[in-house]
Amino acid sequence: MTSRKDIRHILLYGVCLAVLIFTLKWLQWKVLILDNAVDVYVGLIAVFFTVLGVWMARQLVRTRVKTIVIEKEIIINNTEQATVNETELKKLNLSAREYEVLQLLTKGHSNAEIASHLYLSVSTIKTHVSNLFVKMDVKSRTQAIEKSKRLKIIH
Amino acid sequence: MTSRKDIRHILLYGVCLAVLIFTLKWLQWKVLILDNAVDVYVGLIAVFFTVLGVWMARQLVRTRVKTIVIEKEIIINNTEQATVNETELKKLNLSAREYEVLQLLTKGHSNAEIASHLYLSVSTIKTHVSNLFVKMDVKSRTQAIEKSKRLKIIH
DNA sequence: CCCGTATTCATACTTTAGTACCAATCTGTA
DNA sequence: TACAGATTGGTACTAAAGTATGAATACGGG
Repeated sequence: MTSRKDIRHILLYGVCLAVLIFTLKWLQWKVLILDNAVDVYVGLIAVFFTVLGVWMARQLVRTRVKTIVIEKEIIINNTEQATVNETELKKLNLSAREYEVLQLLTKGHSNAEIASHLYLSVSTIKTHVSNLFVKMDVKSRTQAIEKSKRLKIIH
Repeated sequence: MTSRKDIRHILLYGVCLAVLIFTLKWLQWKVLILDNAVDVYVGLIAVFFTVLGVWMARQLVRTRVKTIVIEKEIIINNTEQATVNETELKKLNLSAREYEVLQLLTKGHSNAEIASHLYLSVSTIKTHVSNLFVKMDVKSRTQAIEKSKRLKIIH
């Protein structure tokens, strides 16, 4: 990938090179290059171009940052049952009162407690509970609780 | 941070430089450097040291590794109770048999069913259940089920 | 207005759950 | 070995749950 920045750097390098060449030419005519000064001359050029190369490379490399993305999985345990399984609930075809009774039943309340909570007689609760058992296809309140939790039809 | 690798590179660079200097010296004495050949000579040195500098820089700097950790939230709807709340369970101080009975009780089984399942008499189950109620501070099996589910001490 | 369903309540009964008290056996620990 | 706790089982009793049946009332749709 040759970005606009790279091209700019290459152009800059070209300009620097040109300037140096002209400087050398000028030095060649103006100052006499002595025979024993060639070493120093060559050394200066070597150092200069080495530094230039290093600087160039650093500039170019700076844009080449290797980014490693590590996806850290955070497991969120959604334990609480927020939603009621409406589908299963409708299948049972429970009446409003029966569902009310079921909700209190699953909370561990006795028939007497449910009766006083709903301002009804124990007889009425027993009737509702019996009808519940038939509709839910269970034989005891404990089974009703187990099935309710399993089908997720209560909170 | 100057690693052993960096030192090796610097030494290599020194050696290259020394070799080049000697080569130049050799050329200086062996082949006559013509006046108009100085440009070519300087150019070669410039190119060589630029490449050397780039190479050096690349070796020293290498690629910068930027590590970005992205936390990805994964919601796992863990409906089923995978782990038992051991802390709450130990608080209740239930015996092994009592816990066995509790597990079957919460599944909606009757005393008779639990008895036949564990090859025990109904009397024994009644005793265990009564002791369970005292330890769990409840008054009925439905309350025991509710509390067990709430404290997450059963599967 | 009639019909089906929901809701309420009652009585009588059976079954199950739960309590109280006792006792034998087993088991790990001081 | 003695002892506390666990496990098993029994009897007798009370309380609650569950079944069966009947009946009155309310309420919405055809």
